Amino acid sequence: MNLEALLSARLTGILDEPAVRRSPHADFQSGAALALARVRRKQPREIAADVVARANLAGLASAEVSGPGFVNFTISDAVLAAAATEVARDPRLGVPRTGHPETVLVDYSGPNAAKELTVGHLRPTVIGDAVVRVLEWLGHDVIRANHLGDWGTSFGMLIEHVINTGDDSYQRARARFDTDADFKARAQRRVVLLQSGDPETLRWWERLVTESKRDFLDAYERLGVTLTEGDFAGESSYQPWLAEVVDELTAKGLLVESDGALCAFPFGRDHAPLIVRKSDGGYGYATTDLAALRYRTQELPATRLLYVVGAPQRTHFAMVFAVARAAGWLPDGVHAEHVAFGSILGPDGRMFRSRSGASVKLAELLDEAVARAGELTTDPAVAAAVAVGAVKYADLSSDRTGDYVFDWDRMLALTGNTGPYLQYAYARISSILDRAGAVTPAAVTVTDPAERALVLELLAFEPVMTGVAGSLELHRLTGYLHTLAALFSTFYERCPVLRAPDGVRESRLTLCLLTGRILRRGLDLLGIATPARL
RNA sequence: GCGCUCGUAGCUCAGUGGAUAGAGCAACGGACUUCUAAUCCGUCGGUCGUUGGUUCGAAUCCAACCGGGCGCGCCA
Repeated sequence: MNLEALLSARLTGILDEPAVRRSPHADFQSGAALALARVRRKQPREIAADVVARANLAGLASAEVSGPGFVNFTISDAVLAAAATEVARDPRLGVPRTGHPETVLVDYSGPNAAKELTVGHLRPTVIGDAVVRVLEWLGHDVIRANHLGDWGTSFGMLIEHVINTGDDSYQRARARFDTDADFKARAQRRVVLLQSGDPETLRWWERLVTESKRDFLDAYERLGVTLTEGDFAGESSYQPWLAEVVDELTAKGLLVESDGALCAFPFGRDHAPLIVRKSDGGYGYATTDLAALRYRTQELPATRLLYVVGAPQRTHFAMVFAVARAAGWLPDGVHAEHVAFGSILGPDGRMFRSRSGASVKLAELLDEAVARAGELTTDPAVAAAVAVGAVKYADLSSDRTGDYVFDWDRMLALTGNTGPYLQYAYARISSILDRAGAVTPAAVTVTDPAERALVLELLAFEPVMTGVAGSLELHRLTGYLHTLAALFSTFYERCPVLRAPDGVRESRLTLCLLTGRILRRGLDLLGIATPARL
C-alpha cells in the first residue's frame, strides 16, 4: 500500500512532478506549486488552487491550499479503513515482492580466522545480516559471502607460535612478533611455507581455521545471524587466480611499475595507488578483492555487489571498483557498492575499548548484555532475546555512515527508540490477542484520532521498505517501527480493545493484529527476536 | 600536505531544496481497583559550527574557514 503513489497517480496530467509526501500539517502535502511559480509566472497559491480545482480526488481524499502554496491532502477515513482492512488480510503486509529481482551478493562479517571476534565485528555482521534479510524478503536472490581472513601474515605468526608453544592466542603471537626479531623472521618464512603448500603448515592452518569457523558459527547463532558454514568464502580460496588477475590487468594496460611494485592508479599518479603485486612478488588484499569481485560478477554471476565494510576502507573500495570497471569486470547493469559504516565509540568519544585498552571481545560484550537484561526478567531465553535485541537495535538505529556511542543504559532503556521498547509493545499486543482467542482479520473502521494516526502509519510500511531496499539505511526502518510502536501505545491508552462494543472490538483487534505483524516482521528483518511475553 | 567524513536542544540522535527544524533521554507537572504503568499525557528546552554564495525558498546544494574523527605504497 502506498498512499503517496495513489495521490500522485490522481495528479498526473496536472503536475509533472506531484512531489507528494507526508506532512505534519495534513496527511500528505505537495509543494509542486511553489516550484512551478517561476516557470508559469503565477502566484504559487494560484497554481495550488488550480491543482485543487482540477484534481479528481473523488473517493480518495480532500485537498486544500495552505500556507505559501502547498496543497494539503487529507485521506478519507473510509479509504484508510478499507486500505487497512486489505493490508491486514495480506500476508505481505502491503509490501509486494520486487518486480525486478536481482542476484545480490552481500559481503559481510568477514572476521579474521587467526583472531577472536571483538566488538569491531558487531557492525559488519549485524548490518550485513539486516541488509540480507531485507533484500531476501523483497524477493531478491541473495548470496551471503563471509570473506573470511584466512590467509597472509597473521597466519604465519599464529602457526609459528602454535607449533613452538602449543598456544593459539593471536594476541600473544602478535606480541612475540613485535618484540622477538628471530620469531618474526621465522613467522615470515612460515607465511611462505603456507602459501607454497607445505604439508605440515597446511595441516596446522586447516586445524586453526576449522576451530575459528566453529567459534564464529557459535557466535552467529547466539547473535541470531543467518550466516552458515556454506557462506564462508575465505581469502585463501581466491589464491589460485591472483597471478591470472594481475596478468589480465597487465594485458589491459592498467598497471604500471612503481618502486618495484605493480600498481594501478585509477585516480591518477598524484593519488594513492592500488598495489596488486608487491615488490617481493607477493599479493596483498587488493588483489584478493579484485579476484573475488571478478569471480562474483563473472562466475556466480551477481548483478549487485554490496560490501558491508567500515568507512575507513572507502578509498580502497573506490579504487577496487574503478579498476574492476576499467578491466570490464563491472559491466553496465552490474553495480558494486561499499555499504560503509562508522565506528563504535566509547563514552569518551574515542574508539570503544575495554578499561585495559584492549578490544572488547564480542562474547564478553554479549555476556554483559545478558546479565544486564537479566535484571529485567527471570526467563533466561527472554533475557537473551532482550539483550541481543538491544545491542543490535542500538547498532541499527542510527545512520550507519556515522559513528555512534555505545551506552548500556540507553540501549537497554525500556522507553525511547530502543529494542526493549519495541519488544514490549509487541508483547502487549500479543497479550491482547491471546486474551481475545483466535483473531482473524475483520473490517477496520476508523473513528478515534488515535486509530486514524495508527492506520496512516501502518499503511506506510511499503514506502519505508522500498526506500530501505534502495538506500540500505536501516535506521529508517527502526525509526518507522519506533513511530509505529509509539502510535500504538497512544492507541492502546485511548482505545479499549477487549472492552469495546461489538464491531469496534473486531476492528481494533484487527489493528492490534496488523500492528503486531508489522512490528514482528520489521524486527525480524533487523534480526531482532520478538518474545510473546516479557 | 592531499583526500574522505561528521558538526542540529543539556545528552543521544532524526530531518528526501519547502510551511513555525522534530523524536527520545534528562528535568519538571500529571494519569495505575489496567487490555502488561517496562506505558501514556503535558511543560521546559534551538545563532542547525562560522562567514559568504546559489535559489522564490537552504539544516539540506556550492566555496572558504573553525573544530572532531578517519584514511593516504607494498598489514588486512
